[in-house]
Amino acid sequence: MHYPFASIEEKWQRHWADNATYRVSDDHSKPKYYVLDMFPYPSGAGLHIGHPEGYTATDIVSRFKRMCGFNVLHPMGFDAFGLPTERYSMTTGIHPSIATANNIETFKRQLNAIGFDYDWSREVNTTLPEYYRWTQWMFLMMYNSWFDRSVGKARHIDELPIPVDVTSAADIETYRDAHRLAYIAYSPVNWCEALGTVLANEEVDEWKEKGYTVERRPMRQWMLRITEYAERLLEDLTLLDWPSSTLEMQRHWIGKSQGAEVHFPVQDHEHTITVFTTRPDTLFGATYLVVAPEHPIVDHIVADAHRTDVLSYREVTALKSDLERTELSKVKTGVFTGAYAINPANGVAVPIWVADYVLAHYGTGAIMAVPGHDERDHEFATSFGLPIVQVVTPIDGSTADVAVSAFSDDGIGMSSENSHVSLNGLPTADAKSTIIAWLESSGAGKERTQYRLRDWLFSRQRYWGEPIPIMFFEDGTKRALEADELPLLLPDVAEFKPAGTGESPLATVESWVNFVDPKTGKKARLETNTMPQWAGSCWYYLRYCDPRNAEIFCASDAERYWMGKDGVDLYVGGGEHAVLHLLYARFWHKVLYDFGYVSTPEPFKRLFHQGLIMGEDGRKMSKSLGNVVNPDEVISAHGADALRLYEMFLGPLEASKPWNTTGIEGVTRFLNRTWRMIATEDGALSPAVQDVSLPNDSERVLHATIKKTREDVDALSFNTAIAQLMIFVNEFTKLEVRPRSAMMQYLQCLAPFAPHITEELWQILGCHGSIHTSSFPEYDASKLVLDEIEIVVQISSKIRGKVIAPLNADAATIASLARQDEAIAKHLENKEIVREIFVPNKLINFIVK
RNA sequence: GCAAGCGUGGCGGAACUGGCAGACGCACUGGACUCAAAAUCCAGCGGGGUCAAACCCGUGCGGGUUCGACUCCCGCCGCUUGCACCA
Repeated sequence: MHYPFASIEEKWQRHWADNATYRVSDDHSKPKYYVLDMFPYPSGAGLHIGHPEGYTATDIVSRFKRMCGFNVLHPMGFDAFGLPTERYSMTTGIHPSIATANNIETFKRQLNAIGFDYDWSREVNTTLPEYYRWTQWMFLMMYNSWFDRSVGKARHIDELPIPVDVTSAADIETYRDAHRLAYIAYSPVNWCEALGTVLANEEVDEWKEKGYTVERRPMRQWMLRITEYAERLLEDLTLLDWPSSTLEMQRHWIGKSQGAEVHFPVQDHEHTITVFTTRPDTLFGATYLVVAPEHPIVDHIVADAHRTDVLSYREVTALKSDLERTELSKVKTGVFTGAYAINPANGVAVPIWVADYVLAHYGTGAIMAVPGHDERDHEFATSFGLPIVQVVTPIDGSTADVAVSAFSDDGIGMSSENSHVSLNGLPTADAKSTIIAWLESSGAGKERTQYRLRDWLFSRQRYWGEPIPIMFFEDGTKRALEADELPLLLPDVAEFKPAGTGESPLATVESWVNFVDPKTGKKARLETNTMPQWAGSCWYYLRYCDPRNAEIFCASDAERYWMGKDGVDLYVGGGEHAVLHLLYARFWHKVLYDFGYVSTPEPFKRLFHQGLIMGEDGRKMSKSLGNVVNPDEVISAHGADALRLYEMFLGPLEASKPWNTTGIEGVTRFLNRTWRMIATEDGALSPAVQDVSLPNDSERVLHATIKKTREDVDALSFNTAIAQLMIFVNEFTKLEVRPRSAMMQYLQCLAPFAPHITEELWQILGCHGSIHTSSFPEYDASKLVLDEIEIVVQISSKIRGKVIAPLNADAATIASLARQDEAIAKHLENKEIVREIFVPNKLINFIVK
């Protein structure tokens, strides 16, 4: 017999909505707790079973913290700009705003059916003008600023010192453009003909997997200068309570490396090739240079006899994708330019090669090749018969044969000497600092820190995104919109196909690209690119703090209160966002921080990634595999409380775990037992529940349950908390008379997990008000202590028995009790005890001979 | 290839700073209730061994530290994720 979950859940969901039970208070006198979910992209497919996992986790924390007296902010919204909706509109002709509204409605219905405690009055939707107005405002903030390296922070563009030799208005503007945090660049991008758009590097694989062709093509793009923040993004990771793997991934993505740049004069030319190396100590072993095929110097230095070879090599590599250049080319390729450069350390002329194993976009796009001490250079030198020289020897005195393989470990310098400097005999670290000092004094180079991180490609050739609020005039000048001109609304169009020229559908809208700017009276064209989907999610957590403010994106008092000293207290979302979203949001936050709009250097103090829920077959859920579980069906069969409880009971939140249809029976049974423990079948109070005091053993179970629930919810160990709640029910259903107060406290422990059934039983118990606004029970540590305790007795570390002893009994007492035990005495017969190990309240171990 | 994480019954998973391995649940087996079934309740449930016990083995594999190792260290094997010529 099932408790009537369907009617109970509907009843309370309506009640909570009607009574605004979860309305967030603006009472700033209470301590705040901000718990955030990564908001969903409202796809047409609706909610899948993975969504409720992270959402249930934060819902539990949110309800728990509220019961603990915190003013809790647990908001929800929609990240609704994006390509899938635009593509849907292309085929159906339905406007993306309509499709988005429909999808959001479905999502909200499904979310509400699970009983989440969102305050919908704070909902955000990134596609509404009231919202994207501020996304545009933040873009302009970056456009109107530059990064002052001397103070390590952003400042207004008007404060950028203009060099004295820059005088004309046009030159000043050009100079400013070269420093803005948002700037235009012509850079090779991933162009997808079929999609009619460029893709971010991180998007390429996804679309290639779907069968699309992606090629590289230079195009005019907006970029954000995130690289200026590389050091701060790296350093501030230490402030965060994040999964170590995510911290590691971010560190790796930023990719800081320290070394030096070295200038190699090109023989018989005016040019100099600057290389970046992390091993300047191996400079004497540099036997050739390699420049990337795209490097502009190639045109200047290539010898006539080699020009054809070099140009055709460059053509071939241009057709290769990044993937092909790396993964497929196991064997390194390259061609000689015919030119030579002078190694500044020893004056030796070394050949300059072009090879695509050197990347144009990293470092200086050129390297000094040290085949003796770098595996890649060694491989290349071997295939092309270039000289290999040893300049480092192993620290342990052994010998390394660099003709056979590169010795890339640190070691001791050798054969590295000129008339000014010697690295011979120096350990690698000392050799590095010695050669850098020489490079700097001789002008041949200097110390340099290099980051792998690249500037953020911030434009997309799409309709369904935030318009970039910049206009261009016929005379070649441009102007950014003023704050009071925002939002720059997306024009209402009926056609969503790309212009086909590489521009977005906006390029075909007459009023967008051909109008007179009322402010200047000049003929103007608006930027046709829109922002990438990452934009709206860079700051939505701030909007939740003050979602309806029309004056500013978030008032500073609301920001100071909700973002407090740690920012978002708990942020839960998928590990797939470990790098990009989290890095981009941190970057925007830091810019806002530099201008004093936010009070913390980091937005998300504690981060947690929920694991994937797999299909019953252990594989990833997907429509094509037919192993998708639909949350609506689970709710109608077992109820929302069972769905919530089961997703949490499945295993640790961070783990990937398979769904199991029979497994949910277990939590359903548990909820039914909970019901029968307190109520009769027809919903009246069970006669077994009475106002009596608790027997000692039961009292201990109650307090243990409160303690475990409190601790496990804080640690997000929901599966073990639920196990303890099950133990409670197993214990208390045995009692013929069940104390009412214990029932109440139990329900309060269960309430964050199963909000509907607990609310109903709370009412049946005759309690007033919502259980969810009651105070979470406290436990009494003294009730948890046993008078007597079981002590394990070991003989030579093997368990041979157990004795019951008073709490905190000493070794002598335990030993004598143990000797009285027949089985133990037998093991001790004719044995000499050579040692006795005693752990209070745990065990005693007799080591015998 | 590099980096990180993980390997525990038939299954999902517990196990605090090293101290009774397998909590809790699923599945399964037996019993009670029932004309019968479902639901519910009770009992059992790592392997070997025994009438029963004693006892022996057991946390991917091999070693080590320790009175004592799922837990710490070293080396393998396997799985997952991320990065992938970043000089």
